[in-house]
Amino acid sequence: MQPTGQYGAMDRKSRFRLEQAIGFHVNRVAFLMSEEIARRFAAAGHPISAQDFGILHRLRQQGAMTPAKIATLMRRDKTTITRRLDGLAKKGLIERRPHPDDRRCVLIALSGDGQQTLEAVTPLVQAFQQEVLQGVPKADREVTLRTLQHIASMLDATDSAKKEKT
Amino acid sequence: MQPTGQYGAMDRKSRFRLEQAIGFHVNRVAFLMSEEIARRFAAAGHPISAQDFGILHRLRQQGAMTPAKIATLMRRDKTTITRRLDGLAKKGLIERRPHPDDRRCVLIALSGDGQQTLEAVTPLVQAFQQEVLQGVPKADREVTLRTLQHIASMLDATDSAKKEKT
DNA sequence: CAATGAAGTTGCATGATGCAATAGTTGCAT
DNA sequence: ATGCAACTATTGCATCATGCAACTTCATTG
Repeated sequence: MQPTGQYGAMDRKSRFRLEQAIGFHVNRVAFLMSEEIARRFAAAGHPISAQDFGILHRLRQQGAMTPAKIATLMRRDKTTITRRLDGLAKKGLIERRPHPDDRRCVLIALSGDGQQTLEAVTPLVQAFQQEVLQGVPKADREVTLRTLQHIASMLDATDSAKKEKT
Repeated sequence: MQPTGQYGAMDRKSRFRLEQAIGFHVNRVAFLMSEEIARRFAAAGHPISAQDFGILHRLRQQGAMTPAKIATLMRRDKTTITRRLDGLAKKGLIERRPHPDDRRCVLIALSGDGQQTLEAVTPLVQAFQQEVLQGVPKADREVTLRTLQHIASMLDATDSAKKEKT
């Protein structure tokens, strides 16, 4: 038995509270964080987005990879990635290299400038993360991280189920 | 003493881990949730975005308000809100009414259709929230919510400080 | 060798976003 | 009362992210 029945007509208006919906806060925080970190990047002379940072970071962490791989990791259409990479290439932060084994593919690699940018910018990200979590106990951070990962995995499952047209 | 010193040159590459950055997960979850809820709205015959739902919900909760108020609540430029409201008005979900006291202002109010849409769509949001949090203990949900609120408040402070040009 | 399919790119359309400028309105100070 | 500053909403304009469809080039399979 769900608790719905115990509410009268007067309560219909207030049953749902946006302020208690996790989706609401996640959205707001994501937007604010993306904007703020982009501002800080720009202020430091590196006008890239949070998403760009994600790409560059992965390239350093995992080495050169194809656009298709990046698209999968970021859950974006490959054309979106193509254009994002265009932007990064225009700024000289990445290079497109021919794939040694498959001439259809392109390997995206960090350029020297890309590496320098990444090294300049990573401390900003670290500082920002610490800043916004100022005063939050370590245990709470871990719970939050775990919860977010849980939600992401639920949604990834939904997402891939949707795209499986076998 | 910060732990930085104990890392050698070999570790420079791996000091920062995206997978442990809360911003990374918040971003992904926000994106996935917005997309999925919009899909569900559309599937139910109500092609509105998560942000649109936010506006409609607030209008019901707090009654009619001006675009400027909405812009403040949603931390968006007023022009962005104007156009969003254009879209909602075109769908017949809201109404623009003259402000009784100030002829400069407009009061945005839910229309009958808007109320019906909201009532049809709110259960979808509730179900979705419960779905993604399936298996997460109540205590963890509360910690997560609190942490997100904390981050938002930190960022709001930063944000308003930035915009104060007194 | 032909067909199928994959990887990347480009064309096109859509939608969100914000700054600058504008028109109308209010309130205040002179 | 008059004029100026501030405020409200809107439109014009430019930018960027996003994805689908179509196309090219290439690999793989039969």
